[in-house]
Amino acid sequence: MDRRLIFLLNVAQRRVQRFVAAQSPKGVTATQAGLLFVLGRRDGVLLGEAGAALDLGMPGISGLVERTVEAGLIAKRADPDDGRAWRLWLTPSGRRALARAKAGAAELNARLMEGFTNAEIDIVARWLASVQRKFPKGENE
Amino acid sequence: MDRRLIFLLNVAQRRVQRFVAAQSPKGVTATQAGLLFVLGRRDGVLLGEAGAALDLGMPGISGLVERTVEAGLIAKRADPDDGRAWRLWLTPSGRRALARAKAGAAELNARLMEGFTNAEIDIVARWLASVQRKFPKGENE
DNA sequence: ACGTAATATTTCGCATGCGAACTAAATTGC
DNA sequence: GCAATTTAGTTCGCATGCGAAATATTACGT
Repeated sequence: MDRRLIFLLNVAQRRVQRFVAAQSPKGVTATQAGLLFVLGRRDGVLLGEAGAALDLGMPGISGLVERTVEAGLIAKRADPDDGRAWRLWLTPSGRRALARAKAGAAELNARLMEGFTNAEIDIVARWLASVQRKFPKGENE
Repeated sequence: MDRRLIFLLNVAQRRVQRFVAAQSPKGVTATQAGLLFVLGRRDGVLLGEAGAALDLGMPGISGLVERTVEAGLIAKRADPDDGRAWRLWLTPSGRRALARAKAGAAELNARLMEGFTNAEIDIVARWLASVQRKFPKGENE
């Protein structure tokens, strides 16, 4: 069938997601870990900036933040200069979770590259990036 | 070049999904189209078989079937030989939707391959398949 | 200054899909 | 023949994430 790449992409993503969900200990989901990574690189980002870094729209990041705050991993505080905006900060618990997530992500990434040469992985990464380029964020319809 | 494959994979999949959702106005979602493809190849499959073909668990296929029946694209009839089982059949409307979906999928797939040689696409497909192999279905936890 | 436009975020309804627990029917073991 | 098990599906609660519409606040043009 010619829908092979579409389907392969879909399944591959779900398999990884499912694996991470099963592996991750206490409530730190894959998506939440992604948010922690963003804050690890730049603590105190705006909610919307974090969303952009994760390629999420506002509804997506809004919900993710809510659940991650609920899990005690981050704090959401009003921006002192902009009454509309919120800034996100790692909690001590979130910082510990981030350290764990870093190790897990490195391991998982290594496993995803297993059996492929660097040149091949470059092609794969280039292809995945090309998908993003071909289907840009705001340009549907 | 970004080589965080986990993230690249996640974003690429969501971008395609989002694009398909925006393009198909007639209520035929990408996942439903996948189900139509399965029935196009083998009409009257068991519900569970369709799920396996789409790499979905029972709850996933159960919900998908419910929505697709609701959309009038398929019919779900009891198996005459097994009181537990259900078989799925394309409706006339579903058959028309399938024809449209086939064209759309071919076009989308071509677009996904644009800018890459056959050899490179082979590597990508091989990698995506390897992800499935590395994270098998029942073997989490 | 003041109305209007842009920006940041929320809320709602929906589709997707998972794991766990459940029901019901078929198969197996003894 | 019938209890125990396996198999096919469903249901529930949850996480994820989208588009559309609403809210609130800041910025801008005149």
